[in-house]
Amino acid sequence: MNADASTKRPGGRSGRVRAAVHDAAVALVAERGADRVTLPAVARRAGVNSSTLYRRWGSVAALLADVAGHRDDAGAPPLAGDLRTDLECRAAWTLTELSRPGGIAFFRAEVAPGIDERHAGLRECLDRVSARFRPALDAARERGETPPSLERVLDRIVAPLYFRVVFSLPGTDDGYVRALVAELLDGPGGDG
Amino acid sequence: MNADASTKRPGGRSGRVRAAVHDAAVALVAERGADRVTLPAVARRAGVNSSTLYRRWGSVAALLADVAGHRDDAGAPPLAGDLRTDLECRAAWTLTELSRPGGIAFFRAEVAPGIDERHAGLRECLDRVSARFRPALDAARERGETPPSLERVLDRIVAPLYFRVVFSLPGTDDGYVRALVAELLDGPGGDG
DNA sequence: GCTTTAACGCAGAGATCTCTGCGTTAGTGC
DNA sequence: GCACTAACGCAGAGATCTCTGCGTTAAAGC
Repeated sequence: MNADASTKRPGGRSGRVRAAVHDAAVALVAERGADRVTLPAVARRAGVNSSTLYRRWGSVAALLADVAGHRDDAGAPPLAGDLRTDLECRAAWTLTELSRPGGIAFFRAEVAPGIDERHAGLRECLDRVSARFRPALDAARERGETPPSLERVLDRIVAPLYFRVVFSLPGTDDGYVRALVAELLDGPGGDG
Repeated sequence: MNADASTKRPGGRSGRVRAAVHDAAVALVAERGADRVTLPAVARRAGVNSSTLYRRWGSVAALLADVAGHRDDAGAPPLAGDLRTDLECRAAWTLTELSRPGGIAFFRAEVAPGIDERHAGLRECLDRVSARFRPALDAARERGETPPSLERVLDRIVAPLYFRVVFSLPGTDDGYVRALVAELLDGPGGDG
């Protein structure tokens, strides 16, 4: 149940093993669903002994949570300097990440109870998604604007995106993203 | 993988077994999480042979989906005749159902891929949650009002509720529900 | 009440997972 | 290079799951 897996000896073999395991986990989740994934299956796919997985991660849920936590947000789009554009860009990016094969599965895994007493994963996942939007809001505030609160962005943009991806609702695309942002910005206005 | 389980012989023993199994599944999911639930465990709790569960449901996911599908929406609050009140009432009711022990777990199970080719469960779950709000909107329309569209209700009320319950965000209570409804109704107005 | 048969219980084989001890490999620091 | 040791691979025991044949029970229809 130690999902750190990167503290003591991050380089060389350990790193290769972790990368192989992560890749295998992503592939298996994508092709058979998170329910049908087991640690021995991931180990076989990764060319690694299953005892390693039991020792380093302990459970499928912990492994998937670790994978989700390390999915690099490296592709963060740069700030354009315009709140509407920035929000649209980040929302579209969130939608893309979420729509990737297994994207929702990893979201579920990280959010699932039973890991770290039910709250660490939640907190981390929420922090990461929040971190995507906070810079855009901060930048707007520094320009003297009064952007909507982060909580409002979560309610009005992120939540609908997650909901619609989970339910595979059609029409959840960039145009819909722009509509969400427009409705938020052009509505009664960000009062908080 | 037949999640109907109620077509041929619904009365008597079969019905008792199904009820016992459903109760056991709910209890186990609530106390140890959906991940740690297995068919033999449910069978033991229900006082039923596990072969019955394998034959009738085939997998934990299918069983949980069946349970979710049969969670009676019998406690539907009556329509008050006022759109705001009706939406608040139904949103609060949705929040209550979702906050029940294992509520989110059953939502996840029903939404999980791998059952019925990935879409029947989704469709049914979405239909059920939609059915909660549609009567209120229809009633308002019959009174000559122009209520928001169902899609908008999903985006603005249901999605945030699910999102916040999943992430255990504090302050997700009746007051928050009223705020969501107020922001929807008192905003730029229901144009669709 | 009798027949039919769907659904259940029992038992067990086989596969798979879960976990641990022990020796080996290879990254880290000197 | 060399010592140290974290991390890995191997092997296997034990538990658990998964599934199937077969006989039994009891609901459904007459």
